[in-house]
Amino acid sequence: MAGQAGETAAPAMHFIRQIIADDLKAGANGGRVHTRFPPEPNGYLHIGHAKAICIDFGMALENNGRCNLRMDDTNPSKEEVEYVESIQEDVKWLGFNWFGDVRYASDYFGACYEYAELLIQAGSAYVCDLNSEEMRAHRGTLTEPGRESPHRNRTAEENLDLFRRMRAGEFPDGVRALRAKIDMNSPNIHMRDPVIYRNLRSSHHRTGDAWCLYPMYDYAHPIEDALEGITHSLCTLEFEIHRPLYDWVLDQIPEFFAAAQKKYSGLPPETPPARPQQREFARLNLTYTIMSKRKLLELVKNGLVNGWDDPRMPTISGMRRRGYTSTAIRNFCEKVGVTKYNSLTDVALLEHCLRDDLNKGACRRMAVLEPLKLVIENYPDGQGEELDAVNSPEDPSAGTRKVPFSKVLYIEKSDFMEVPAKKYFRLAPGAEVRLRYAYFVRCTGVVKDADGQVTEIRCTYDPATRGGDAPDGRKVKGTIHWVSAAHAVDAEVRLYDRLFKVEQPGVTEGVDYRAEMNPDSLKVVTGVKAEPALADAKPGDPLQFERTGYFCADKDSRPGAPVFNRTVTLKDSWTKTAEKS
RNA sequence: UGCCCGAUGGUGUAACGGUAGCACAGCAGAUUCUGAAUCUGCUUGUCUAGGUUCAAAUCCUGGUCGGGCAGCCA
Repeated sequence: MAGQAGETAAPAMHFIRQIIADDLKAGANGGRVHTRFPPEPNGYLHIGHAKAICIDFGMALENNGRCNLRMDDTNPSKEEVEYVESIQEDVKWLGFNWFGDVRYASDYFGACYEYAELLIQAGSAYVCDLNSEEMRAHRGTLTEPGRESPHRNRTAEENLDLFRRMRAGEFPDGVRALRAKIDMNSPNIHMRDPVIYRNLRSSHHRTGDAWCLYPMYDYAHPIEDALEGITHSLCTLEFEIHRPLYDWVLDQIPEFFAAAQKKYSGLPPETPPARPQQREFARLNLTYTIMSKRKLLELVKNGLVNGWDDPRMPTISGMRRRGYTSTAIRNFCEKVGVTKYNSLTDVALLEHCLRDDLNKGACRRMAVLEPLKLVIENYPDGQGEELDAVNSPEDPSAGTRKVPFSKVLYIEKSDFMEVPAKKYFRLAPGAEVRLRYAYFVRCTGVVKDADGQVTEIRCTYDPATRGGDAPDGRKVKGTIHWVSAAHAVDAEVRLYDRLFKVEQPGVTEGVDYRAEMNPDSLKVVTGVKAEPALADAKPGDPLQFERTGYFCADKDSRPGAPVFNRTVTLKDSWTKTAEKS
């Protein structure tokens, strides 16, 4: 079954759901819903794939159906095992389970070949000796029809002989190809006798050197779907124009597939043969994000980011390392919807889904990113105490923890202003604030260095306000976070911002997308003072540093030297009001 | 210049011939031991011209605009 974990947003009706509902109602495919997610293992999965995964697996799950995970590995020159492994990990992490074993297009090379011979025998395919340049010349243009190949009318015997010799490796790459015999006058260029097999000397990650010819996507994909008993073959819009070819392949010798499905699908033998239908939806586009696998690969290869799982990357692995939850991603995918409209989704929606989930699940902690010393003059020297702090106001079951408190603390530099701005609620000379979970303190003065920079804040505390409430009912406007200097853990924090500084990187003509990268997408902050509970944070566990943002420990953490990634900031209305006045 | 697909607030979507709704973003306020969260209110929309109909975002026709298609890539 196409299982998943966690709770996702309430589903809305969309055209794919509608099509499936209609098919079910009409009793198509014996009431089965069987989808597939067919990535080419030539790169890491990204957030755009997450949308496709949620649709493919989601439709199966909702309809008590199945979804296969299939590596579409028909071009050995681009594909690698590293990618097939990461793909599986990412799909699992997103919370989905595929039906049976992972499938590979390469599992069906034999069947594809067999079908090709049948096509040849039926007079529906022929070996063409035109090279790619000549073939392009014969193809015509968008407005002019193509011309038939001089080899189009070879006999079935001659074609079969040539095709078998192609398989045997008698011809170099590029000199002959197997073509579907369709219609050179078709207004749809994909129907002008498309190449369906080509010689390709490249060692395949699974079949090694067993083959020197490989099927083309347009030919192999419908066969793969049919062999697996797929009922709904969902893909992105750019394949819409390929649909007639998809159908053509399946409709040539339908009998072939009835038997083949039994052999390859892993479904009960009594399962009636499916006739897969391709349906297309719009791919995901996100502001400030690049979704091209090719460009993502370039960023990695050129060292513009630190690998596929760099937390700034829109890859599933990068987002996971950054601290995204799979629930947030799934909710986002549900919220963007499924249509045929070529849209550009505001990355703010993704961040909203992220914050929404993190708010519920993240443990609150205190960490001071830019420490400023705060000395409580009337607090006894060398003494300390432990105060109770709740782990999550959104989830009482998360319990509480003890936070050590003492005379010398660190607070955030930005939480003190010697000359406070309008509506500034934090610390300033003479002002009183609450130290979260601790006491009210009132600023009595500052210590400055030779340059006039404030190096230390002096204050007094009110012992009666222990725990954060004043028995006399007096209120403070501001509550700030803090860490006890003597107990603080030194940490490194990596502040991430969007990788690109323009809304649509890579679309402005004449501008290289690399020139549109945000030079401040990563800021490393060292000397961060963290509360002791943060010393042994597990990589990936969602945290909120109160008033600062959501974070998670990075895999680069070492004992006693944690490293935190900022997943996303908290929403910040103060900066706006500060900028206004 | 051919074919295919699409068009609803700033963004993403819903409305299946019958009151244009939701979410994000934005703005204003309430509340708050996180300037977070939460709550309330507000601004903003059916590409266009015809037609069918008692009634059109929805059906039809023309136009406009946007996307896709000429790899032996997927």
